[in-house]
This record gives sequence, structure tokens and C-alpha cells, in this order.
Amino acid sequence: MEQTYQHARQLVAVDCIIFGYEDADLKVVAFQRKLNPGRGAWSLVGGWVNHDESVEEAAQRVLHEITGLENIFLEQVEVFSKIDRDPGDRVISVAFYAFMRIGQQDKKLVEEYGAHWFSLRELPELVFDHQDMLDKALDKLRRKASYQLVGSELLPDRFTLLQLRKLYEAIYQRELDPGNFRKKVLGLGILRQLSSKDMSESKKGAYYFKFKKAGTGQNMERIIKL
Amino acid sequence: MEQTYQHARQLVAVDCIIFGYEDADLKVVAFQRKLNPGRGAWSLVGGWVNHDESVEEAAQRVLHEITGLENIFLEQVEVFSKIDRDPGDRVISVAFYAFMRIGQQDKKLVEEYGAHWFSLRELPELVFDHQDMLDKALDKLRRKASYQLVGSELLPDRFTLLQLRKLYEAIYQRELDPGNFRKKVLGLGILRQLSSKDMSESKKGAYYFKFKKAGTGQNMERIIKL
DNA sequence: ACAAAAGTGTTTCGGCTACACCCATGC
DNA sequence: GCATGGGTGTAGCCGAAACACTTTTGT
Repeated sequence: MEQTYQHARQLVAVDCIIFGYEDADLKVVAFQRKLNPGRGAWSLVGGWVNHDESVEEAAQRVLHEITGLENIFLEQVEVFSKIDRDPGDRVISVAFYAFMRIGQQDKKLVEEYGAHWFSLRELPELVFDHQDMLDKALDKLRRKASYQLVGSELLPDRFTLLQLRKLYEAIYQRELDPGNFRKKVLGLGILRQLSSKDMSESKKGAYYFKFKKAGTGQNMERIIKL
Repeated sequence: MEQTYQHARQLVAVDCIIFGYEDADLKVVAFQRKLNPGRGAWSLVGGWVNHDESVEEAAQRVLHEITGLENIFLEQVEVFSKIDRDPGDRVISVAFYAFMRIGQQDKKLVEEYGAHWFSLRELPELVFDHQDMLDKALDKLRRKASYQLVGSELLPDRFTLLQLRKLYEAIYQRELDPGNFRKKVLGLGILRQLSSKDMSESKKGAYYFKFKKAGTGQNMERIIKL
């Protein structure tokens, strides 16, 4: 099924904004670019799209190569295709954002590639249009998190409502009322309370929660007003 | 600046969901495909992406070729890239939706290409994954229209609030309260009332309105609850 | 005793909904 | 006079926001 159509072909890439959560802060992965042009500059994680894979599969493959993880949560952001966005050649890039737990094992793998986790406010200047990609990704993440509870891919397996609230505060860069947040989130009915408590963050101890059937429960109720 | 990178190159296309509004109904353009495979099947408007244009520019060019119009309102929907989505070859397609006033002149141009305006409910089966594209586009349109007043590209230059409300009813396939819709929309402060009235739709006559400074005024207030 | 987070309850306020109601006019 | 859409007003409901208050326990 090759070459049915005769037309100019393009280099197609994927670039991934990898979000992580640590120390009550939203972070992203950037690494020092190894190719010219722009060698050494900070860049998002990216790679080429092959003939035998969709852009989603390409993104999964690229992320797997770097982190060793499979089935990473991915969301398409937008296509970036200005003809001179990459000074080296005409490259059409599909941006994705991904969620990843920041842990020791990933950290090591990530750092083998010269990659680092940056807090959003400490991010260095990024190469090409990668800052635009990040801005759009953040925008999309905020929109999504406003009507769907996110976090199962960023937080530990079990977590307290304090952790979840701090994550939301990091995403929106503003404080949320603890009582109201609790009522809202529990009212969604998509968290299951465990019998064990976390004793590290408070004297009284806070119950752990888990997401029921991760991924489903797309309940589209408004969580926070943008 | 060519061939800096050595990697497989892909056919990249754009496909456009062209929305129009007529007879209190939302419509889309489909036409009979001229290429094999799928020749004769109903298809969205599409074309290849050249080396010297972004995907947005490609979409504008394709729409211009068919309608003669320039500067059409366009919004990126999503990339469709399953490897077998087009049985003829591996084609990565970027879907867009566009707004277009349905008028005599466009109609003629459109029909020269074997294209027709279809009401959403009367749409024939579409080729490949074009129905998926349409579904996603509708989804995105509904989301956008819920927090930004749309319509300046679909309605005539000046329009009554009845027309605007009917457009929204067509988009969401449900009835909206006339009084509440009026208050909500006028409260946004992005419409300018003209001194002339439309006498065709009611005995009393309804004032015409225009969008202030079309395009700006992105005021992000919620218009309707999804 | 105090601080700090957990967890629950309460009050207030604003916006949305669902109407009621008058206006203007062609039939 | 009556039907139809234009246009305005309003009572009631519901959810969000703000915040008071009680619990628990480490220091």
C-alpha cells in the first residue's frame, strides 16, 4: 500500500511536555538537545514519527525509550508547523503532554539522557517553539482538570486529600479552600477511601484515598471555575 | 536548510469540517471523493500539506481553492494518524473546522466541486475516519461556544438575537430560554445594537446587532452549561 | 497549652432557571 | 381580538465561597 499518492512528504515529529508533581510543585522535563541545530539548548523530549506508527504510538515509544515506562498517560495538544520553526529543516511537530510520577527509578533513567525536572517557574529558556508548546499544554491541562479530576497518574497509588489539593493548587497557582475542595471532590464519587491513614503530614492523620477504576469515571462535572 | 535530518518522511494532509448555518440548522460540507481509493464516497474537504506552508496555511489554501474566500475562521481539531486510516497510503491528517456563511456565491463554487451542504442529521456515511473527525470537531465547537460567543462568521453581518439563539440551539440541539439567552448574551457586552430593526420575523420588529471588533473580546465567561 | 491539619457544618451571595407579564403589530 | 415574537422583570433554587468550629495528637 505504498506510494499511492504522489506528493511531497514531510518530516513529522512528536514533542512531549512531561508533567510531574513533587514538593507541592508542578514540574516538567527538559533536556539538553543532542542534535544540531540548537545542540546543548534546553528542549522538550521528542522524536520522529515512523511509517509504521501513529503519532500517539510514536510518543509512547519515545517516552518508553527514555523512561522505560509503558502506557503513559498522553493527551494531544496541537500541531506546530510554522515552516521555519526548526531552523534545520521543515519539521511538523505534534505536541503532547504526559503525566509521570517522579520517582527514583525514572529519575535515574531520565538523567542518563541529560534530562532534568524543572519547576514551572525555574524553567530555562527552551529551544525553537517549545515554550509555546508548554504554554498550550498547560492551558489544556488546566481546562481538563477543571471538569475532570486528574492526578491518578501524578500522585502515588494512594494519597491524601491534602496531596490532591496541593496538586490542584500547583496546577492553578492559587490556593483552594480545604473544606470546599474536600466536599467537591468527594461529592464526585470517584474516590475510594481506604482504611489506613497517613500520619506524616498531620497529628490527627488523614485517610488515604484511591481512584476508583482509574481512567473511567469521566464525569464531566465542574471542579473549579477557571 | 534542507535535509538536515535523515529520517522517513510522511504524507501530511489537512481535512476541513466546514460548518455553515441555514434554516435554523447547522450544516457541513461533504463532497464526492475524486481519488482512489474511495472514489465517489462522501468525504470532507481536504488536501496535501506542501513544504512551504504550515498546516493552517494549507487549510486556508485548500478552502480558498474551493470557495474563493480568504481568511476563513479555522480551528485545529486534532491529528488523525492511525497507520491504516487511509487504505491507499500512510497519511497523517490534521483536522480543522471552519466557519462559512452559506450564500449563493459560495454555493455555486462549492457545487462545482460536487460538494453539498448537509444538515447534521442527514449526513451520508463518510469515507475513512472522517466521521470521527466530524464528531471531534462538533465536540470542540460545542466546548468553545460554551464560553465564547460564536457566530460572527456564520451569521449575516447584522443579525437579530433570535437568529443568534437559533444558531446556539442548532449547535447544542436543545432549546434555550429566549429571555435568559438575551440577558446572558447582552451582558457579555460584545454586541453592538444597531438602530435598524428586522421586520421579517416578528410583527414588533427586532433590533439588529453586530459583533464589536470581531475576533477580539475573548471574554471567557460561561455562556451555557454543557 | 498550643499549633496544625482533619473533618464537618453553616451562612451568605450570585447566578441560573423558570416563569409571568407587557409591547407591538400583522392577520 | 388573538397569535407571535420582542423585550423586561422577578421569585426561587442551587451551588460556590467564606469561614466558624470541633477533633486529634505531637511538641
